[in-house]
Amino acid sequence: MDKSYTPHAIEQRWYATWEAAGWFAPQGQRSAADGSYCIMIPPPNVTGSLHMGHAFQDTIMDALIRYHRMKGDNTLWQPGTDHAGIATQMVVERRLAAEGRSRREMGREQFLDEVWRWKEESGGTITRQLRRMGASPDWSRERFTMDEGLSTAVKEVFVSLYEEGLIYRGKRLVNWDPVLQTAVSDLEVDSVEEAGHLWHFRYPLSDGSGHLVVATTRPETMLGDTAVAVHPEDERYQHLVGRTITLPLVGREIPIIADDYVDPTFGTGCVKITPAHDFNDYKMGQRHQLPMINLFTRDARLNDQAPEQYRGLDRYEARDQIVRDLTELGLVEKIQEHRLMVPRGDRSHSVIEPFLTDQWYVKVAPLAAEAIQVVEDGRVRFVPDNWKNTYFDWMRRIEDWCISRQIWWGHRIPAWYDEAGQVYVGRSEAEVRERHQLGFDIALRQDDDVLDTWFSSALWPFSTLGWPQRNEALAAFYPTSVLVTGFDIIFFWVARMIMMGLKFMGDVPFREVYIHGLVRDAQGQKMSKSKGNVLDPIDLIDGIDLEALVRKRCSGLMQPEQEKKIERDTRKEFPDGIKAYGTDALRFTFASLASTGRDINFDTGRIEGYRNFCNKLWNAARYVLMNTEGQDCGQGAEGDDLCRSAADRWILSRLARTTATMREQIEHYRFDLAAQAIYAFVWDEYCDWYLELSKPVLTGAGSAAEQRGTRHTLVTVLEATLRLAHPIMPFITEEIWQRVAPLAGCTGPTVMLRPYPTSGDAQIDATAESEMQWVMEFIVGVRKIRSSMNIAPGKPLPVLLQNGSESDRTRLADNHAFLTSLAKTESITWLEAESSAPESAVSLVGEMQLMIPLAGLIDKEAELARLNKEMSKLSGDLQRCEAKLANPNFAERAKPEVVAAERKRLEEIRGALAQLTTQEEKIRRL
RNA sequence: GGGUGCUUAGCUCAGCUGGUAGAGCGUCGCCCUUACAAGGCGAGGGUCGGGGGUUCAAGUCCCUCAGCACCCA
Repeated sequence: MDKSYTPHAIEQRWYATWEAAGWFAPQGQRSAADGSYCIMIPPPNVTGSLHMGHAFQDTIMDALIRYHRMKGDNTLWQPGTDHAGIATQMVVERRLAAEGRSRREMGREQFLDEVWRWKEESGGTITRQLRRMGASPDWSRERFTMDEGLSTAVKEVFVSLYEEGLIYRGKRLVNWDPVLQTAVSDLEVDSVEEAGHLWHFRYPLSDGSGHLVVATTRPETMLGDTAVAVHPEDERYQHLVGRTITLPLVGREIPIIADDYVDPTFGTGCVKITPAHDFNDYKMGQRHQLPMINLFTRDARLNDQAPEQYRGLDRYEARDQIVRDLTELGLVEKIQEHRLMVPRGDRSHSVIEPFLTDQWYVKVAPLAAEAIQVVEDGRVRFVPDNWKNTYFDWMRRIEDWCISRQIWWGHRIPAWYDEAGQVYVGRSEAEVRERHQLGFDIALRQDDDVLDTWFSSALWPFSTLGWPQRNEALAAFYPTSVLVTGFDIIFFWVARMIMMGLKFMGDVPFREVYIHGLVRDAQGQKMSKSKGNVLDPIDLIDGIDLEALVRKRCSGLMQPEQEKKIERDTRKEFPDGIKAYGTDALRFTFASLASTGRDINFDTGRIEGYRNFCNKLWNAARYVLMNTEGQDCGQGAEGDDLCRSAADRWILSRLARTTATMREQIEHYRFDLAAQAIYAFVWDEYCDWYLELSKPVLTGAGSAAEQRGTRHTLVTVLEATLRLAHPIMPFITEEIWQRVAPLAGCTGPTVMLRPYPTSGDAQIDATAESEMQWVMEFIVGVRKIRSSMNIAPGKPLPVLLQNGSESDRTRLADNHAFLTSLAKTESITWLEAESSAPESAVSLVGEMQLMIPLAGLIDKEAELARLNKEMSKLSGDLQRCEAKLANPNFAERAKPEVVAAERKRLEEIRGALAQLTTQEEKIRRL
């Protein structure tokens, strides 16, 4: 093995091997009933690329999948991508625009050909990147939401919901994106506070007796006003209710109505009502049967409903013009600066207009009821549990789902119209004609709209498995085990999958929903292109030099003026670019950050630390191999031929505990705790202690049987550790495992199909653990003296012992070689209880005194300082301990074992303090 | 306005059913000891946001206030 860990050399090679061998496919060792495990990947945009959120999420899913696969479950990770209707269409349109072409002039079919071409061209990017992450989904089952099979499922669901009356067509107010010229859902609209104005207009009463003043943030909508509303109890206006005003510029006579929706304290307390252009006004319009006048065209220009002089103007031109005209008429009372929430499309960033159009809807209430219930009764469990409240909150207020989009890329709505506008829904035109006995003399035109991408995503858990066909995969893997996703799409996706799964499969789509946090930068800022703080997971794996990183972050910005700042920040944060950390380090970092919080701050300091951890593991393996390859590792040896030291038994015991912890933490989705456990075991226990303890045994002092025992333990523990760590760090563990497994007597072509370790209680050895604790205290005691006295690490020291028990003597005898080697002692000698010791630095191992004679080379003050520090810590403990025991309530009410432990502790502190005090006096007298 | 979460070492965060405050990174010493300087050994660093309560005992449970974040209206 190379001296240094180089991830490049191993990762892609192993991935290719695994994939070619077909090891990602379900192995089918168990029947579906008791042991299948399935995760559906949240399908990323087919033409997108991998961002930190994906990388994090995929790490978690892959860790779960690898863990369950090793446990022997029949494990499927279902991969695939979605067609991301609006996003993909925008990208392709932009590309066409660069060539001076447009979708409208090329026509629907040709445009769709372009999109498919773009999909073929860029569609492999994200799946290639997933492979770089070490992800192990069953690629042979890869699906795309626009595949034939999934499209069949979409049609089937649409038709069946329509036939049940759960899909209907209606004219409603929707969020309209005038740039994309499509409806978008509430969830795709971000409201941001922006500076604007509040215009106060005078509306004259029709009878000429005066006017009232209305306030609005959108003057252009006044042309569509069909009422003015006041609060029914607002004394200022009560006398006006029932009368009318004459709408300026338009001349329409409209009523003054009373409605308690009006906030009498906002503006003037009079509100103009424009039912066709405002969601609240729309509802009020319905309550009062007001006419709805739509003023806009699809691109938010004024239409023929507006007075002639405004027709064809853009909404903001019209706004200016209307304000000018009203000013001229003397009808503008005042204009105030005003901050308001402006709705913007999350894709186009254009201001969204409430717009009256014909759309298709899913009637959600009947589906929501059971979807709420399955979470209430635990058939679907959120982890962490609190997220169910977010889910309930939304589900209980849910409104009908607008599923049509006025774009071309997506599943075209399976509805046809005859010339009279009569609608027929069916799986195909042929089916429609047959069902409704429509001859070919009757022209049918298919609906132009496509379905919301989330409509097909909602079917993902069963459409990918073959539904509407009933097949083995569906039987084996539905319901899936867990959905791993971010909280930002609980509404978009999680809820809708639950509803559709229940409706069409008669069962929940997944038993658990693990909600993870969102990856942010080191300062907790959301990563975004416009902030220029995006990290590319692949750059963390392969590394990137500063200039390339700056170029990447500064290219394609929406607001080029930010370039300077982004460049400055990037050069400051990454003066040397980003080093190549490798996939395993990246994965380990993600695992260690996966705690229960909702924000995950990604700090490159962390990944560096975990790359070092990989290196540590690598070098530990080198050491083990150097000492075991070609040597007798005790495979098959029994009885007296294989002798295990306390250290051997100790590390096996620690391994057993670590195994239990890993299993428990992974089962509970606490990857941070699992990562911490394996890190601490490998570094603090296996490397820092056990490998060091193996040295004296292997380099001379040990008998053949002892060496065999140690070699056996070295390879056994390492081999099991590799399996423990494999779900989190697949590559390095595989690479090392291939060399180590034969030495440990393990067979098989890959670690990824070996069983996940189990923690048999037999391995836990409390005796060995306490013995080793004694050994460690001894060694640390010597080291502390050495360090505080400034004695060179390599200088062998004589150690004197006093006040030891029988057990101390046995332990010393049994572990002499360990102590000599790790504490670098020259000699270890017992002093009789009565004999006076020479002036020494002292450390305590339980009751036993460990002394290192000063013999002139020692700094009296330093030793006094060290002792005083120790003593003051102990006396603090003593005080607290005494106070606790002196409290009669404590003795009476605390659990007996707590009281007993406290008493014991008091004794120990007193004993130690007494010894140190004597020692301190002795030194002082020098 | 409603809801959720957060506030613990310089930084990023653990701390399960209440019982002696932890990790990583960073900092400070000493050391190139043949697995590893991407390292070893040792050290320093916190009145757990403020206040109140329950309890023998509170970082942990309850109330309250403050600050921050996000979601919904």
